[in-house]
Amino acid sequence: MAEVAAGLSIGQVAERTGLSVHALRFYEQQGIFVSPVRRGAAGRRVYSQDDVDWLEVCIILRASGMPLPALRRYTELVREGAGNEEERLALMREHHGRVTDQIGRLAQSLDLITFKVGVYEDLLDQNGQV
Amino acid sequence: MAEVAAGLSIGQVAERTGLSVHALRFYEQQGIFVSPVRRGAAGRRVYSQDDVDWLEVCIILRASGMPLPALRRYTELVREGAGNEEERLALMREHHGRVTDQIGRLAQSLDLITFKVGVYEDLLDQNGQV
DNA sequence: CTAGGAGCTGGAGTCGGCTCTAGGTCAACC
DNA sequence: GGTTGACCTAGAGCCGACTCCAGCTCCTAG
Repeated sequence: MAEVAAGLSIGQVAERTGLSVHALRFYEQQGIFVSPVRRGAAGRRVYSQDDVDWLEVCIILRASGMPLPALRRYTELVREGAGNEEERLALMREHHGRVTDQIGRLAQSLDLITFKVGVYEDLLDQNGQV
Repeated sequence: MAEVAAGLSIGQVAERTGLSVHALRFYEQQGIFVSPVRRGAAGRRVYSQDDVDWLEVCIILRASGMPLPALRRYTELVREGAGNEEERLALMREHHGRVTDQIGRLAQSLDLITFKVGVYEDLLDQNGQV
């Protein structure tokens, strides 16, 4: 607990989140942190648990295909604080729609793929039985 | 009907498939056609209905995230003809697994996104009622 | 006191999948 | 006979999202 309270190094955050240290610096440069990352001795980044929690949200949004500019915009809105919930909602709704569509498209593609797998399985079964 | 029997130009195929003429030439160069695309007067590409049918399969595989090298490999297998169904099956099964995983991951992400949308909706509802 | 390891910066490089450009051929219309 | 417009080739360029590199600073351990 004391270890976390003291803040995390970039390496520790990389380990915890699965992001590379490169990606963490890149995200920071891209404005993907709600509050500026603190700096410790010799200018080293010191991450708080909040930073890590936020990164975990970001990772999920990225994993679902949200582009960095949208993620940056969302971060800005959160940074600005209460009062812009309409825009946050709009942004999330749009992303929700995109993800839903994408799942639909993948499910449709999966039908063809499943069908093809079946075709080859049948074909090989028949040959096996001859 | 006669119009189709005569073969299609690259522009017509682009229109029918939604791929760009650039993409069609690129796919050809990448070996994504089972049989070489025929050429007509002045070296112009002439596509058969089979070509278009194959492209439609390719489009679905690409839409589900199959990388071009895998698609090329699959094309090669089909080009070689009967006898390599095990490898085709393996390839399709692998892709099936990837797509299933991807749908799973997206569905999980969608949970968070749906939750966030709910949070903002509630927040705005409350404000509206005050 | 030096060697290693983690971190820093700015900027270049990579990769996948197209997309576009330059410069040309050809057929058809006015 | 001049202008479209669709097509051709080879190759350059682009975009997103990292990833890596050079050259530096620190701290710690042997």
